[in-house]
Amino acid sequence: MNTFDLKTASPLGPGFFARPTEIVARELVGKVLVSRLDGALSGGKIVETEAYLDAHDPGSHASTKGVTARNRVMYGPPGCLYVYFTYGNHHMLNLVTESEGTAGAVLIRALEPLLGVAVMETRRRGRRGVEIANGPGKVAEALGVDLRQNGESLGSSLTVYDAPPARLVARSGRVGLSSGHDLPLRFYVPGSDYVSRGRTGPKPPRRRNTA
DNA sequence: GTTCCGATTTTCT
DNA sequence: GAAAATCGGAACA
Repeated sequence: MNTFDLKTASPLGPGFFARPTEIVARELVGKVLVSRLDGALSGGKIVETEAYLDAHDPGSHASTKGVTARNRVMYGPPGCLYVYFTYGNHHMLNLVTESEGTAGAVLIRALEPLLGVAVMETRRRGRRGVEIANGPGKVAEALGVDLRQNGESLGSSLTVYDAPPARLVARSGRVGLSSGHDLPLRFYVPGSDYVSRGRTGPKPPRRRNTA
């Protein structure tokens, strides 16, 4: 099943990403994301994504009126990396969609490790198997991605290679948002052991005590 | 097995 | 000053 061969695979270009975010998010499931950071090859098959849209999407960083220093990259050219830091601990890796001037990005939420597994285990401080990349913060850490990659184009540090589309792609509400979580913009391979959550059922969103 | 809570920094108000 | 597209460890059942 895992017969991905880097030598015969072709990279996805800007044309793939210059389309509606929702379409790109769905079609990215099954593609192979490869990192060449730290002089090592690592990566895996994308098994879970989420779409983040423009100002109309309350869960998107572009929902705030206008361009800010943080969401600027979401408005930029398609096929670029949008990386940001949150919760004091975690990097999030997104791929920019839509034509330049329109906000949009796809969050990479989970990978099935295929290449450079040992490298990723080291970056993940010894975690192995499904624990390498079954969550967005884990994906970025496993691939060695940090804020330095924000705004870069695909094709140097990170590349997405074409691969046969997943036979089945399920969709559900997005995870971890304080607003906009009802929109069915999360895409994943149903039944895969490598997707985040779903193993123990959905946890109800908890709100931080502000009182 | 499940549920709760703290970490820690970037960005925006 | 507060919240954030989360994770992992501790506590409890």
